Amino acid sequence: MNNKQLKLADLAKLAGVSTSTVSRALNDNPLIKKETRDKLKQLAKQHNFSLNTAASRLRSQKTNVVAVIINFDSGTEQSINDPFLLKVVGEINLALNKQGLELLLSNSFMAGDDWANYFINSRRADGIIVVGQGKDPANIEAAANAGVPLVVWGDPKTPSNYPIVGSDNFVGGRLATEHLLAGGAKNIVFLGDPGHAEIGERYRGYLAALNTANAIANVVSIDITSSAAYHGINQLLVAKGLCFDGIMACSDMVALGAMKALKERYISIPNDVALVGFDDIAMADVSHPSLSSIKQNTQRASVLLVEKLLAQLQGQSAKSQVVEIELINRQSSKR
Amino acid sequence: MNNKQLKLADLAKLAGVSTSTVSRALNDNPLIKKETRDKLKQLAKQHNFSLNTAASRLRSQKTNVVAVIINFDSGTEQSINDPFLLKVVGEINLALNKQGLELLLSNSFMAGDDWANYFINSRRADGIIVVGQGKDPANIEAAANAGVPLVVWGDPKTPSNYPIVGSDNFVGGRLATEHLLAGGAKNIVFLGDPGHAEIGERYRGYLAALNTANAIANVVSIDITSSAAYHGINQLLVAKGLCFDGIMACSDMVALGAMKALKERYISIPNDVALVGFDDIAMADVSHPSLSSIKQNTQRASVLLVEKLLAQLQGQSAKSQVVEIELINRQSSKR
DNA sequence: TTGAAAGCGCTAACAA
DNA sequence: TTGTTAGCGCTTTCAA
Repeated sequence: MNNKQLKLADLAKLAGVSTSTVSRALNDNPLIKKETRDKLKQLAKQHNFSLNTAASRLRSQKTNVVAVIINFDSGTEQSINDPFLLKVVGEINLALNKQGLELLLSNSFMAGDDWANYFINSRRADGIIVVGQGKDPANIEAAANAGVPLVVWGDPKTPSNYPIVGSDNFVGGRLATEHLLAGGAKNIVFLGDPGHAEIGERYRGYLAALNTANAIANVVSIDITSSAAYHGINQLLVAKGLCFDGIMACSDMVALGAMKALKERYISIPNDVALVGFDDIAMADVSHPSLSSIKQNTQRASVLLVEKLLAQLQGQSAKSQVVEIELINRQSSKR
Repeated sequence: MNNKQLKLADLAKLAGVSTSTVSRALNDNPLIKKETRDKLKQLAKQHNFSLNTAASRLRSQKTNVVAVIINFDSGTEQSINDPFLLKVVGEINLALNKQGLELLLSNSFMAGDDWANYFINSRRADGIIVVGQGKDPANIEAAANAGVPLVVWGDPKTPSNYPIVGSDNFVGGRLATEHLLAGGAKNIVFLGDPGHAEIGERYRGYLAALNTANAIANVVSIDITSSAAYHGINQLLVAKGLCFDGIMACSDMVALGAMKALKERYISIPNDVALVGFDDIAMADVSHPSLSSIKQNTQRASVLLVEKLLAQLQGQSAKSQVVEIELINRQSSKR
């Protein structure tokens, strides 16, 4: 590294042109002759020069940064450690990078309640991607109402004044349940908290499938963690014995917790109890028996989230959108 | 949102004080009387005012941003989807937030080769935390040599001109292997690639333990993924039959892949083959049998990483440091 | 196709 | 304890 950090003006002097020319060249402005542009870019590289982003952000009123907020429910352990949420963050990172945008990672705790202020007024970011609706959409709504460019990963069917991208959770819940029914299950437990937006839709899909088959619903409402699932199923077994032959779990982590409880009691999967999860995380394939699951297309969703955010940044409006969903049939539900 | 975005000068006018007073008050400068400070802060809140970070960064030459780079090996699938790396990122996020720092997430792909330039010269961040040494430390070294404030999660024993924080991988490998030996295992396979810095240390710990016990080493070198482990163990079984009675896996994901291969062939865990993983990810507890593992203290490590980075930012130097490690004994290795 | 110059909003040195 | 003021490094309008 040189003794002194170069600035735009220095580079301009070196090249014998004006600062505006260098600025334009480095920003690929077609006003500048291609030849000049290339020459200046090369000079910049040679001298290890980089534009000062603070200065350009100040001047251009644009950051090219997107804040990503992991909006987990406080009081629950589902959080920064949830493999699925993290996978989504990873995919969003890729999608943003492809558009030349950077990712400022945040949890709702850091940003406080006033996202609009914290991220946007302060020019930390141009827009926000919220991962997870949480139980209480008040913060999101407030930000959207304040005019913040904002998109959400969640259940697209939720009425909202901001675009939500996510899976068709209703269909997912229905598919999983129909699959269990087709395998011969008669008493299918729904394992998860229907009060949560996305899970609520999955639950309604479950109910719809049961209804068609004249089967009876049975909910074990738990937090979205594997240990809650483990304890939930254990308690159910202790209280009522093996009163079910199928489980539709609201997530794979939950399904795996349930699986553990079953295996410990030598309840055979899928023979005694068939099991379907949701998310298709890496572990679904590795577990034994491997876990059937509803696969969400997080990659496609991430691209859409970024597209819709960009649309808003350009003053266009964007609508909620559903992405495809798919049943991955593995051992835990084969008959 | 108001029709016009307030700036510091507007707020100063509203309050009837100078801009410097407001600036100092909002930055909690003790020069300003506490009473005035509180009054101005409240006024700011009332008017939904936030300092323009671009402007303050430009002026103060400081971003309060730390770039976190996930430095996975290209060509390998271990990456943004690895639960352990992501857990580390999550912990780092928390540790940074506690110091009022923000986290710019990046993968090595986005930043390109010239980190110093991309993050530091461009004033995107004040410093860098690299998660994972990767197989080739050249990039990191170059950045460190260029004077970039930099810390790395990795193997602290690696000779380096930058501080590395991580577990005592040697002891971890030794502990795991000794535990398997104590359980009666005679032929323990090391499952992982010793060419990777951290894993290499684990391997040497494994060798040390074997050596003391006069046992023979047997390495199955694979990528750090569960599917590679699954195939690796399958191949070994096909080629040589059940020629081992213990596996020391270089990560939990790898251990779980191996476990799946064993279960599919009805090889009993831990009776026929005992198994210890590394990392203690959430799945270790959920799997069946539950997976014994070496737990790394990622929380402590994250705090240290941030501390050492801050030290460098303040012109002090910082040394590599080892964090404690612990064997979590579960079913996969009980006798 | 390029240059001159103003100014983005803040902080901190200096003055009071 | 507070105010005045210069200037951080860039982009962009206007002029040539």
